[in-house]
This record gives sequence, C-alpha cells and structure tokens, in this order.
Amino acid sequence: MRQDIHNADVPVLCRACEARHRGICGALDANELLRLGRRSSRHEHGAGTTLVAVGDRPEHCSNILSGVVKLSKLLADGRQQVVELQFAPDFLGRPFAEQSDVLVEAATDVRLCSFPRLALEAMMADAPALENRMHRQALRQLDDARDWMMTLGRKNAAEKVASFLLMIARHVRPQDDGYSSRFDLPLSRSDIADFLGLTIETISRQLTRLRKDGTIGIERARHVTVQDLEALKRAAAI
Amino acid sequence: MRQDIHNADVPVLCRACEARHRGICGALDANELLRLGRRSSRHEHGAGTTLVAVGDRPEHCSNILSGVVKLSKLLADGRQQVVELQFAPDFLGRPFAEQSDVLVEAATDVRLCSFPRLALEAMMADAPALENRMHRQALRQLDDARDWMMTLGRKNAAEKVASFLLMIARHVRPQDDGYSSRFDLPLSRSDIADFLGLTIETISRQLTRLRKDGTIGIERARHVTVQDLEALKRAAAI
DNA sequence: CGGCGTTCTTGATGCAGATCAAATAAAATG
DNA sequence: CATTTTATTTGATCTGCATCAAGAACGCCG
Repeated sequence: MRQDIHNADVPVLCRACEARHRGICGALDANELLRLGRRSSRHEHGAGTTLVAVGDRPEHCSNILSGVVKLSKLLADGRQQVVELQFAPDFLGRPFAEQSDVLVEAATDVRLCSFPRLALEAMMADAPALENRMHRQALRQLDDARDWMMTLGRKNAAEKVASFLLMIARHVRPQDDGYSSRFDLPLSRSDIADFLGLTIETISRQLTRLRKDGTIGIERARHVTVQDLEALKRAAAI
Repeated sequence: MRQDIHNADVPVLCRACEARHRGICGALDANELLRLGRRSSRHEHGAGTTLVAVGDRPEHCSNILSGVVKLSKLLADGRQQVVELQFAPDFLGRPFAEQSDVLVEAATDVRLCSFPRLALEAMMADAPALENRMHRQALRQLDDARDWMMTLGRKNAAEKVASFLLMIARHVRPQDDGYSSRFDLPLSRSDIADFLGLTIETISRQLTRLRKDGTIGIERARHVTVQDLEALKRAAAI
C-alpha cells in the first residue's frame, strides 16, 4: 500500500475501497458507507488510458487510490490545455453533469474505487454530510484553479516551471515541510507543456537551467531531486 | 429594476432582496427564506470599492443584485490576474473559508443583498437544498474557471480579446440568442489586460483590429456593438 | 546485447506581444 | 467652459518564447 493513501487526517475506514484515505468516505456513517460500498468497484488503468472523453456521460465518480489523473480541454485545431491534475487520495468526478466537458486521462498508472454517479447523487440528497464533503472539495478545487490561472496568465516560463515542480513536490509523497525532495515527474514534457501553456522545448530548457543552477537535479529525464527548496520557491515567484 | 435580475428561470420571490432572481434564495422554502431574510442587509458600492481584501475574514456572502464584481490575485511584485468576474444575479462569497485568498472589488457600481457567512453556513447544515444550490454554483464556477484556463494558456491575443467580448455579451443583458449585441464594457482596458494576461496596449490594438474588420463597433471606448457575431465567435476559436 | 521507435535536449532563427514613448480622447474638477 | 487629470490609442523597438531542425538519450523488444 502506498504512502500517499496513508495520510495524517484519516477519518474512517472505507470498506468499499478497503483502504484508509481522506476521500469522500470519511463523510459517511457506518450504514451509509455500507450502502455506498455495496455499489463500489475497483479499477486499475495503465498510464495514458482515457477514463472519460469529452461529451461522454460520466457514469462513475471515484476515489483515487493511487496515481495521477489529468483533466484537459481541447480546441478544434488540436491545441490542448491541462486544466487540473488530481492525485491520490483526491475524489475524481463531476456530479450533476450529464456530459463531461473535459477529457479525463490516467497520467500514470492509477487505481480507482468507483461509485455509480447516480447512486452518489441520490446518496447526497439523503446524507447532508456527504454533500458537504463534496461541496468543500469543489471549493478547494476552485481555489486551486484560480491559483493556476495566476500562473498561466502572469508568470514567465521560468516561474511556471518552478511553480509546477513545487506543485508536484507538494502532492507526491509530501514530507514534513510539505514538499518532497525526491520524486518522479508523473507527466511527460509534452503534458507539462500543455499544463503550463508552453512548448516542450521551453520546458526542457528551463529544467536544464534549474539543474545547472544547482536548484534541482534530474536523472533519466523523469527523476527529480530538489537540492535548494528556497531557491525553487524564489524562482516560482511564490 | 434592471433586466439582468429579471431572468427567465425565476424560482421564488426572495423577501430578503425584495427582488426576483436566481440567486441562492430560490433553494429555500418560505420559512427558511424568512429566517435568512431576517439576517439580510442591502448594500451599494461604487465602482472600484474593495469588498474583501486578501487575508480578510469574509463576514458576508451576497446575492449580486446588479453590477459586476471582480475577483483577483496579486503577486508580490504587483502583477495581477483577474480570476473571475461575477455578474448579477450570481452569488458572491466563499463559504467555509476563514480568510479570503482573493481580492474582491466592485468592477462597476454594485448592489448586493448580503447575509452573514456564519448564518448561511449554519443554515446550509439545516437546509440540504441550500447546500445543494451552493454546491452546484461552485461546480459551475469551476467549469468556467477551467474554460478560462484554456483561454489563458493556449489562445493568442486576438482570440483572448474575442473570447472576452463574447463572455461579456453573454452576461450583460443577454438576448434570445444568448448574446447581447450592444453593451458597455464593465472593465477598463487595464482590468481587461489583467483578466487576459496581456497588456493594455495589446487590448487596445486588438479591439481596434476588430473594429476595422467590421466585427464590432466601439464608441467612447466603453460602448460596444457586435456587428458580426459569427465572425466574433470564429475569432475566439470557440 | 543491439536495433529501433520515442522522448528529450540543444541550437538557430523568427515573430507575437511586451516595452518604451508620445499623441489623442475622455472624464473630472473648479 | 477652461483646465487638469486620467484613460485610451498609436507608433517604434525590443525580447521571450515559439518554431524549425538536428542530435542525444532512453525504453522496448527480439
């Protein structure tokens, strides 16, 4: 079992997922959990799998047990923008939407514990604590989206790349100070570019610059060590 | 009374606001409405007024009765990004947050019907329909934020400005086809630049280009007429 | 281990939008 | 209405990132 689903604020054992996490199940009492758990199913998907296409009717909402999920938007001419990354133990899915307006893909291998969306919506009507939990998560996602809008709209390439590294370090195996000092990038250069509104060449050049600075180390393209966290924070323009 | 608060989907008369609108009050039954209405207060603010500063404890949530509210984020060096515009009859405020992480300002003169945030949070616990209403609004805001991330990250200046005009036309006095053909820009060139991640000079040049194209007309800098809606949509890259 | 497709890096060049600078238009003030 | 102030437009120039073009490193599979 991975460290990222063994988090500090563990509210309750989710029988459906058979794992402790801070997903939605923490909002439920034992009976509700049992009822929802009866409808749950486990799934594993390899990196790159499409989970929900644009226009699809989303049938499930899921606790992410491990891995990283990428939400993106497409323009008719092929331009792409990654609009959110979701990490274990986030909750994945958009209740109350009859069709998805984002493309949902597994960025890495992922394990999910899924519930039928309609069952979840029905249950929210009965269990106010569940709706409150989902509501708070939506508000947190909105806060994060706004933070990222600042990054997209007003930061330069160097600041964007540094901000991205900090974001990953905060979400993948975080340590005491809230940031990992060693991690694997869950995204290709191309995905990073689509997340930051840049090109792969610019991503590569900025990573090289940070490496030559001594701010980070990079091995085999994907493995990053943060050598100077304060410098990285300064580079991100906070 | 303004047309924008007389909308088609009018659920209920809100006694607190003394106005029909599709704000949160539509989720309440008569008793709840009365209870919340007793705690409400009306406010008017001139354009440019700061409603909530970053770090402030937000005391109120409000139905916007008229006008436009601007939410923005600041970097230490003064760079600014507008992260959302809210129009009547949207609901303004971030429940469950002890301090604001955005700067909330009146972009135009605004009239608000405000409720104490804590009263509203307490009431959400009692009235599931109210929490559901707020939850759905948060999800809609998240969808909009993601749309705008695509605009910020992947569109060029011409597309950004066209997208902005369409967004305003959809929200200010919308007509049958969902877009106004005549409206006043609720934002200065400087605010538009901070919304689009551009400079005022670029905004001005792109507006001039659209005017010379015959796509739009501009009088006295702020008043816009949409002369060719289809061309404007094409210019926005949808 | 070696060949091969894929991903990543590095270099050279071009251009969209920023920046700097000034003119003009509009709004505010008395 | 004249005067000042502020907002917007327009022009000239500069620059950061995109684009185009090779190479280098890596992962995969026989």
